[in-house]
Amino acid sequence: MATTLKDIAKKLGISEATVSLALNNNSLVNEKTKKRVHEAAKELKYFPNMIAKGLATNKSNTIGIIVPDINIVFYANILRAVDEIVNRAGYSLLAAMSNDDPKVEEEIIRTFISKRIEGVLAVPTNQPTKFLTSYQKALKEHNIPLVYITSLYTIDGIRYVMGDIREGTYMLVNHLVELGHKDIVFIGGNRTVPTTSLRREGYGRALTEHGIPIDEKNLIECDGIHYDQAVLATEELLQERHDFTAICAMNDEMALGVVNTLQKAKIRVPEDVSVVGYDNTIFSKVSMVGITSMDSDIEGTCRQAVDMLMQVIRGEEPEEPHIMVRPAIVQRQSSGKARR
Amino acid sequence: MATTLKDIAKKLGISEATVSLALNNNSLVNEKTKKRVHEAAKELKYFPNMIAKGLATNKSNTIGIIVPDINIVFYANILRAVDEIVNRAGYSLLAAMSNDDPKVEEEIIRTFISKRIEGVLAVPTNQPTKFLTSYQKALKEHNIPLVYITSLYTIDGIRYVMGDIREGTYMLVNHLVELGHKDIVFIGGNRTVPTTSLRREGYGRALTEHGIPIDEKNLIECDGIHYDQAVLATEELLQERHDFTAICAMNDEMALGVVNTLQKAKIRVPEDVSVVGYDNTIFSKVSMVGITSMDSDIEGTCRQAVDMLMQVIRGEEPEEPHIMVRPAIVQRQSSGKARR
DNA sequence: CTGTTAGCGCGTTCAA
DNA sequence: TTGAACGCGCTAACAG
Repeated sequence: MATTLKDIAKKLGISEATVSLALNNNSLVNEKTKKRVHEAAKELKYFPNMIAKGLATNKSNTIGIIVPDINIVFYANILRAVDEIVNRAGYSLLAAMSNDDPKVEEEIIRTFISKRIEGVLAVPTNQPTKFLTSYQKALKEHNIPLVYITSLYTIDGIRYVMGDIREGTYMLVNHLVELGHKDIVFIGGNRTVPTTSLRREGYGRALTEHGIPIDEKNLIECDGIHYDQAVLATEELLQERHDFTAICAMNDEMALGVVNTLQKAKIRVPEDVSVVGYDNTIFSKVSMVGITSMDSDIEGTCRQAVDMLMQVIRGEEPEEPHIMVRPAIVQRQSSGKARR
Repeated sequence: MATTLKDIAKKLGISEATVSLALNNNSLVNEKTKKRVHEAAKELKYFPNMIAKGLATNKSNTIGIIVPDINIVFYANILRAVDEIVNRAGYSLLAAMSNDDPKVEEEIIRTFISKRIEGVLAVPTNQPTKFLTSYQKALKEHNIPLVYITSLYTIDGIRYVMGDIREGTYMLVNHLVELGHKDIVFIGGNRTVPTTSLRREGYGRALTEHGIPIDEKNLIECDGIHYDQAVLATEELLQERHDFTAICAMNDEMALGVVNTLQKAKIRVPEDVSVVGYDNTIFSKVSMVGITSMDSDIEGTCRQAVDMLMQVIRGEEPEEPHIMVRPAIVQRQSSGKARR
């Protein structure tokens, strides 16, 4: 049996309550007994029982996070950052992955509620979904605050912190235009998903501002947002035409697929075609030519998301429930002057 | 306030105990009342309070896992597999990352114990460490079973399930030898760490069995086991000599670094030099030439580790506390006949 | 400053 | 088949 408050109270001949206060460094109890208590605790190898504490205080000291799939580098980055920040704030993190499966999501929410999670962070899937309502409803009924990371919902009362991918893509395309590029292909996912549509907006604005017309055939829509789909898209593109001088991929993994496919076709990067990615993940580094990318400041994003969540947990209403984090460009070798 | 057993008991005019039994589908309570209880529970949106339950049963229904860093693809793979398996077994998973920092590890263990985790899985760091004792001691004192994943300790009473990397490397080098290779370079990490030393053993055995002498200069030791270190090692290698026909890297990320560096130096893969990796992670796929690798059967490994842990939790002693999981080769384009 | 008491929500006796 | 009573380990309110 583990040693309890009672054990150490008995040993010292004082009451449980005093021991409890002493261990929590409450100023009500005098220094000498505090010291005795701490020593006894160490001696008896006392470990507070958080579940008992949780029952008594009705607080779990835990926050939950839902990510679609931890095997995706970008989500792993988020999880890592959140874990660190949450721990530093004295909370535990309960992580769960949904695999983009609504059934799993529901199960996760049930578990979260049963564990009396104090707040949840959610990184929504990359598919056009309606799960929004299911999350919201169950959590709201139980008064559990929710903050989205890296997504955008304009629905009322939804709090989020996201990287400003529209602005980031704008900056990236701007960078290309300034290098002399006019024929820039954008490779992304389903156009109805915010993560793609926002990037398209940024892409469009950069071109328009420079008086470059937007050509529909430069906007490629893939079935997914991973390496294989980018390879496929690039192969198809190369069969049709070679008149573009740059490719803007929606993330680094896809950019890597683009670079490899181009090089396989003896097209030099960046001499013949420039390529840019997004997120500054490991994929932008493990390429034969380093890939110019955007650092989304994941850490900053997560920090602000956790801060916002903590505010809501404390009962304060955050003054600004929608935060956009400005990214920064990371130049590598894959982007250079336009040919000719 | 969340609805409790009491609420639904009151509503139905029966006792809390009956409700509790009914919700747990205990056969003592008759079907009709069971049904009424379940309906009332749904109606009142009852969610069992796991912390109260935990206190009453003295069980947290949670197991903990420690990984060095979730940003490393291989560990993320493990975490994902374990999460799924543990959930299916009706447990929750509490994940923590140590960053290879003993202080953090200690903190994690404290939290685990305080949360009355029922068992822990640990994926040890890749450095020669002594943390073993600290883990062991604290957990043993609290009677919390521990199973290691993907590591090897020959110390008594330590349970583990690991991929048989010695055998896997043997198979891989064998594969190369059968393709006619004799001058095979091995690129790994610190030789005193089991994950490297075991691979070296497999490498050595494959050569010896074919009567090929082991050349010390073919055994390269890096400061780390990531992309950059592999690039560096390959660059240095190429400055010295070109007499090798194959490179066996200790993991896919390093293999990718090798392939890229070779190609940058206009050395063709596999025509001039064959390359193999290990773990069959995404890195073996996002290369210009797909990298031949070893599938460690992470899922199988994790399943067995969880099974073993569950056995110990139930109080049974696993008949075989040391399990080696046999890997399978995955051939891709990076390995071919030796030149000349 | 310290002790007493009463729950927190649930499972588990033991009676009825 | 059900109900009453108790305890898990801790905190909180109040009393001394």
